[in-house]
Amino acid sequence: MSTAQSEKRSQSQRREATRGAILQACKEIMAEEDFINSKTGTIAKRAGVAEGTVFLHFENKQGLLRALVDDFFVTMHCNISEIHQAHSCPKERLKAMAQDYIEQLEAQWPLARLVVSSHARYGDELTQQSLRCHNRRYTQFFLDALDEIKQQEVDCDIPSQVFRDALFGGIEHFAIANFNTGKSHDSQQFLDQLWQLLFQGILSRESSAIKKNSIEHKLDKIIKKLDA
Amino acid sequence: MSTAQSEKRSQSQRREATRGAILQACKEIMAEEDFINSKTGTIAKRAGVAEGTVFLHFENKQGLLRALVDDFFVTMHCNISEIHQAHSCPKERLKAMAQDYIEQLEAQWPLARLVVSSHARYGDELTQQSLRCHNRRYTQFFLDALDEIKQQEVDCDIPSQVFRDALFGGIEHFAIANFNTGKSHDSQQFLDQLWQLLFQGILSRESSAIKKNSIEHKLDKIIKKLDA
Amino acid sequence: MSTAQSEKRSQSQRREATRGAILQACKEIMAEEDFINSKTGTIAKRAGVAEGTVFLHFENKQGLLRALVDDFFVTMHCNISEIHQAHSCPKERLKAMAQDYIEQLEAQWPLARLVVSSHARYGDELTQQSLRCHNRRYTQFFLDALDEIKQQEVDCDIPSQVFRDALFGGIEHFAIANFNTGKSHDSQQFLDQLWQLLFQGILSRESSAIKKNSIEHKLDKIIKKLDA
Amino acid sequence: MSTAQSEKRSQSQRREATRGAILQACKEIMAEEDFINSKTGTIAKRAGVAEGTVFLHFENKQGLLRALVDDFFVTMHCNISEIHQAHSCPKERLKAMAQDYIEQLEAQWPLARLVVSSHARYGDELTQQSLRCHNRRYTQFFLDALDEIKQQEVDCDIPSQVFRDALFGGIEHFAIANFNTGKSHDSQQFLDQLWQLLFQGILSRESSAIKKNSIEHKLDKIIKKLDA
DNA sequence: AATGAATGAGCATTCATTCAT
DNA sequence: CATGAATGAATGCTCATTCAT
Repeated sequence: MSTAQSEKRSQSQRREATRGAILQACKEIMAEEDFINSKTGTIAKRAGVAEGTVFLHFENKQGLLRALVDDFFVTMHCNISEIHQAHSCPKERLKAMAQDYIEQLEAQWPLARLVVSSHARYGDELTQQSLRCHNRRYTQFFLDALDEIKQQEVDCDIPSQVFRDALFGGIEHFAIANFNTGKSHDSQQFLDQLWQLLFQGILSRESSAIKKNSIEHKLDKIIKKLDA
Repeated sequence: MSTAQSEKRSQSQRREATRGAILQACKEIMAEEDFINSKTGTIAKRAGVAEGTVFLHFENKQGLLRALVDDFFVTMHCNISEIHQAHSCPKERLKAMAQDYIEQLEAQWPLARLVVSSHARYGDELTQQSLRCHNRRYTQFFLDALDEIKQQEVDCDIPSQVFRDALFGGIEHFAIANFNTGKSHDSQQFLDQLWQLLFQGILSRESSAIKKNSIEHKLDKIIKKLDA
Repeated sequence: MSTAQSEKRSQSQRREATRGAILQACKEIMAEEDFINSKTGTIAKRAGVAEGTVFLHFENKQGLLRALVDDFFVTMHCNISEIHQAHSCPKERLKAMAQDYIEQLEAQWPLARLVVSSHARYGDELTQQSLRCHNRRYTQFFLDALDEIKQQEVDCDIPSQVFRDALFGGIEHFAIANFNTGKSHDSQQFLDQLWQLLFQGILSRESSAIKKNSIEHKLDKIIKKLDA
Repeated sequence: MSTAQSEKRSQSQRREATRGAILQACKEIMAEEDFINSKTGTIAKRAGVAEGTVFLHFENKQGLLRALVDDFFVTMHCNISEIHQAHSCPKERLKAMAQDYIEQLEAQWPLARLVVSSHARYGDELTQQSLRCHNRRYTQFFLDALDEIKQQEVDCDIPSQVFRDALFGGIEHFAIANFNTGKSHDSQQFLDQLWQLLFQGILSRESSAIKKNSIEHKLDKIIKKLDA
């Protein structure tokens, strides 16, 4: 390998390292302050680079935000694609995707918060658009799974959108209430309970099953008597 | 009425009118820009007053935000109290409260958006605190109704918090997706469907369909036997 | 007395009372904040009048300051005139005037501070001019007394201005160091010591008197011996 | 010298130059207006930099004031330390220090005015504290010299504080009266006269004149007798 | 005469962005 | 590529002053 090439590589590696340091610093700062309240100066200092360097790697502050969001969705899409391929059963797949969603939300909350409150107008039109686009692509995996489920099941007259709102809304409401503060919480348990709620309703299936069983029991009695 | 008194009244009326104009202007501006991106100068201009006047009526920009939030919750609490007294059946009450919530959200969306994204750090500590307090009081009405429902029903093992997250989260997710843009939507229908989802579960149809089939099968049997 | 007249009097009395209340409030506020840092709003509130009323009695904030300074000098001039007439001995008169000066400074310090730091440009040109004029008139009494003293005494080649600087400067330096804070101090004692310093110098007269006496004593001895 | 180093040096040199330009501009502006009445915008314009640059070099307007005061005292302390070491005789030392004080006051009057009117509440608590601290350190040199003098002389019953008040007060009173305006004056002469006043008292001439007369009278007697 | 709501010019300070080195 | 000093438009807020009532 020629020196020129190795230099090039090491230079582009260094460049990438700097870029990464800035992104990382930005995430850290955002865990403490909001994106709007975070200053490019603070981010640069935390990243150990000069203030001007930030603008060498990102067009402007919004570009930094966009890169952050893109990075976030790279992980998200990567995960969800894997899950998509791993599960043929749509119901299991849906659960696994939801599970990954809540886990990623927790793991990257400072950043994820931005995505969750996408309606708050942090970014310029370009950033918002990019965010919406990512969101739609990501959500589509869920809607697809739902449609598959509905095709298998009969008589499900609840639109996928409503389910989606309840699922994502529920998870995000939980996230906001618990991840912001250091409050102790059990995300896994929450998801299981939310699942039960969304799939069986607030009134546990058992009770209506019991009632139905007793009806069947009586019917069986009648049949027997009629047989007799 | 003496002149002094009438003067006092008319002056305080004018004062109140100015205050109202500023609040109204702020709401309008916020429908176009975010709170953070709205400038006191713009608000004043829209309200038709001098910039200094804003600070005559509100301690600072945050105070304006706080007043806006307080105003919002005055309506919300007023409504929910009425509903609370009008419905003895907790299930009906809960539905009515949810209905009012989604209606108010739509009617005052620019302002409501602030409340919904309470986790975004718009405000100073004081504002956030006030918001959290209002939120808790408001949500309590829902949790109370839920608890009453759960006492009446048997075997409900889903915690109220989970239901609350799914209910508020679902509604807010719907609101964010639809109220922000001028997209056409039917909030009433959405709520009915969400209700069905939360109370019966997405798959309720299926399991009861299966059961129905077996019951119908048995009834058919009986009819046949009676025919015989 | 006609009703119209009594009304007029009572009205002008009320007017004067309001004016006085504002001046008094201003003095009080200035004891806490500086003149520049005192706000017309605060002064009005303390005086128990509306903010606009201040400008009914004084052309502007500077006018208020000027009135305050004028009031201060009315007292000062009044006192010094009395003292001037009461003492025919210029030395006693000077001491009495200095005594009154330090007493008034202490009694009205918040206000007097303004006069003392007349070089700080608090006021507009008009106010400064008025202040300088008052100061000159007041100081003149001291210079006159000094000149009288110097005419009586022989061989005093220190200009009155220098004495004036040391006297006023000394007193004011003491005032600044002690009246600003609540530090305990004895103004009377200070003045006596300053007097001694200014009239006899730092090296007490006694000691040089003793030395001179010893010289005279030796001279006397020589005379005796010569006589013998 | 490597390029990096020379760059660093030249950059930090430029930085220092900018800082100096701002300080200089501030001094100049203060010669025309008071500190309070001087605007950061005006200072920046005079310094030939952008307004924001001022805040790059100083925390805020108060910080600029503090830097100015610190700079002033650096010179003052430097001078007084030299003088302290140069004179073993406390009386000569005291005179030299006073001489330097009045010279510096005149040379840097616009700035010195701030220090002299330290009781006027220009600055925030931090600035005032720093000023008081500098003042105390500076004055201590004078008090020390005074104490030495008093140990050498007998019967000096005037407290050092009183002398200090008269000395500094006198000088400052003179400065205020003469340096503010372009009035012609002779600081050296003033100081000599003040010295005479403080060390011998205004009436020294008189009492010693009387004594001198009696001594002369006696000497005349002796001469006559010797003649006889 | 008194009120107090309204004014608006003015100010210190911030911070994303640029550019000479 | 990287630096960091410099920029300057933009903003929230102040407060002496005015004026309709």
